[in-house]
Amino acid sequence: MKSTNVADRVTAAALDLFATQGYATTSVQQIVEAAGVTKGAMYHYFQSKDDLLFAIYDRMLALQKAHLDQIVAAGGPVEDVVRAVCVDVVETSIDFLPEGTVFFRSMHMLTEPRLKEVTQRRREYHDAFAALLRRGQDEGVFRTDVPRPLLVAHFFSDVHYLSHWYSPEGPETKSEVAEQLTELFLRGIRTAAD
Amino acid sequence: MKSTNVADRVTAAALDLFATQGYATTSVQQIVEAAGVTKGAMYHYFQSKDDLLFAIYDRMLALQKAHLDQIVAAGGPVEDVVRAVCVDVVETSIDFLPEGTVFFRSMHMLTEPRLKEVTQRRREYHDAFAALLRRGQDEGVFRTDVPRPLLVAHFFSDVHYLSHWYSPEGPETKSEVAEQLTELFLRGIRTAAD
DNA sequence: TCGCGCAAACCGACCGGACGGTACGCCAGT
DNA sequence: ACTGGCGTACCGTCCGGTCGGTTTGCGCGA
Repeated sequence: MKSTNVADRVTAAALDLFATQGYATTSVQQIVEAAGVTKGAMYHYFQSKDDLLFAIYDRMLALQKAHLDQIVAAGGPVEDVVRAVCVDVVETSIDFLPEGTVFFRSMHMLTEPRLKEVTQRRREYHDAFAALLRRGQDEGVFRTDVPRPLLVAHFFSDVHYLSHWYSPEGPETKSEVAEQLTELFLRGIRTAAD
Repeated sequence: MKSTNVADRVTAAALDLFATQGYATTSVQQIVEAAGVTKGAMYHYFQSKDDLLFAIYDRMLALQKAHLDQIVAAGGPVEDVVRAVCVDVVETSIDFLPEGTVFFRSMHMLTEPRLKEVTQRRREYHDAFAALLRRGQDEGVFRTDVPRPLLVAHFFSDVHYLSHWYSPEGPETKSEVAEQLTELFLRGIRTAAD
């Protein structure tokens, strides 16, 4: 499939440039040059520059949501499920580190309808996570003296922040970081009696 | 002092617009109109658009560093000092929520020399925090089985993330959030024997 | 097998306009 | 008379997006 290749190369080039230079400071001309295609070709596959940004988010959100659904469907003791979810989201966020950088920096640049969709899909993920915590609280495994939204924010903050400090060349491997962050989080939210 | 007033109004307008629209999508024209001054007046006090961004960062970084130094100088048991630092940085970050939004979104838009300075000053803060954790580890209060940089990142991630979810109109007050986040963090990093 | 026709893929010169920044001059205060 | 504070008009540049046209690939009738 050669035709799809063009769209893929454009997406890859856009991701790379957005991550290193920022969305607003990257011109469409730069993107198409980096991808080795012409502007006409690009505008044949994408509606706008904004569309490129959305394509990046779409891919990442779809993947993470699929993982989440799968893990939750597998079932098991709450804490094990939460642990698996945490480890997974940290690991995939590391796999998609450039996407994460672009995401948090440039999400606000999306035009209204697309911003709405991205926001809603993130919310779904957060809500699913909150529901897990709720289950854990009902079962007495997780503490209830801290508002649940704060617990959710406390976890996602780590995921969010990864693109600001983690480097694959650094001393820690992906799974080490995933397990250590998960452990710190779980230790914080478990009920005192342990 | 009327002359300073112009610079202040420009800074305030810039902060507001950068926080709601983003740095790149805000034009100098918009800023001066919102501030009720002209471009000539603005360029009399600031060297460039980039300079406005830096002024915002400068103010926040200076304030937080001053707080940190004061708290550390006051001394006391390690855990109390760390707790005080955590609570303070969360609280001041809430006080400076728009600044935080702009900071993390648009830091990469700064031109080279200024980016360097901002980065270095943030590093100083992180290093001072890491030194505190080190002291706690030496005294056996904090766990040593997780790399210290990860502990530091784990904490600053919460601070970072505040601008993404916290709202003064929300159910939690500033100091509640500060104490709860601090508590979650401390619980995670203390040595198991408690 | 060949060529015809046609749609999809692709090209790249071009457009309108907005943007950051500057040149230059006025004017109030000293 | 001279300086700092400020207003205004304008400049060069670059950007996202378009559009008329060309090429490519392919189903299909003879």
